[in-house]
Amino acid sequence: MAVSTNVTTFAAPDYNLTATLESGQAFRWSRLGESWEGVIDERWVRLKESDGQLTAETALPCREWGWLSQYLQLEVDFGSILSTFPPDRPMSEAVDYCRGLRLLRQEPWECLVSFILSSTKQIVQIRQIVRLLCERHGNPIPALVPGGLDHSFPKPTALASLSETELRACKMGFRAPYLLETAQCVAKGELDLADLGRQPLDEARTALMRLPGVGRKVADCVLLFAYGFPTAFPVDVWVLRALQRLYFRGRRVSLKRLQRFSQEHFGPCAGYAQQYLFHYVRTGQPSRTDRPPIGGKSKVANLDRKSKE
DNA sequence: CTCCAGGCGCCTT
DNA sequence: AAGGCGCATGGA
Repeated sequence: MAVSTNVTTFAAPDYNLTATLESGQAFRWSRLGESWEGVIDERWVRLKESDGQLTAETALPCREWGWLSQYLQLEVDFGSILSTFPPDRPMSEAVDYCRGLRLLRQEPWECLVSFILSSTKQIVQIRQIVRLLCERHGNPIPALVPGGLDHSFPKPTALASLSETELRACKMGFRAPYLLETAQCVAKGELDLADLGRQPLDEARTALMRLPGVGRKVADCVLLFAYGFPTAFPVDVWVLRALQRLYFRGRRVSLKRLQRFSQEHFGPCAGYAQQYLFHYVRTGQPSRTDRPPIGGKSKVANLDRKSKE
């Protein structure tokens, strides 16, 4: 029989926990010294990496740790993913910079909300909004912190029952009506998030993009970070600049063409490759001044507008 | 002060 | 189809 414990250790070779938790795919992790603290579903957990091992400590005892192994995707064969990356200079530099960066497998609702809130926000701001949302509208859960409590991510029904004013009080600005309508849609069962993972990528993406505040980019983040569709390829401003600079001689390229290029060039784990490039160009090149490659504007036409069906 | 941030929706041509 | 702009909020 399994025994309940508060601590366990996993063998995790080729796992770069810091790069993974700092790479902008999840927004509830905080570094304290050598440790990372966060909440997965209803469990508070502290993680630490050392010598190819991950140590986890929870606030409440656990009989089994599959929930954590699943979240961290510890069973994934990292080498087989690396072997699919194209052997070009940009990809090699990105892998050298953050080798062991992994994709998490997040809870779909939390992931969807987080990325609805992400538009035109810096990561530090997204984290702040999500923190407020959880503190004010999530359930209190035991945590190994001063005060002893943290909060779970608020369920669809909890957010659907709020007013737009209450959401705006969490600093999310014009995203509040998007989130409210999406929460009401999910709470009423008009969209079954659990079912999306059983659908083909294109159908799941179309379903997500019917939600207000969810365009191609946000949909692909959810498809990649929550459902694990390996070819979902979110193109944000960072990835746009990186692809244009590294693969198109700094020339502007339409979003549609970039998406076709991403599938052809990066292959069956294109989403993984995207995360390496994103983390590399966003944090790994201090010389970059965050400017578009050539001549002023970096915006590209939105070629993926929703069809009314 | 201005500019812009892991975009989206809606409006013009 | 393709491009432009406003939308809150806060930090540089």
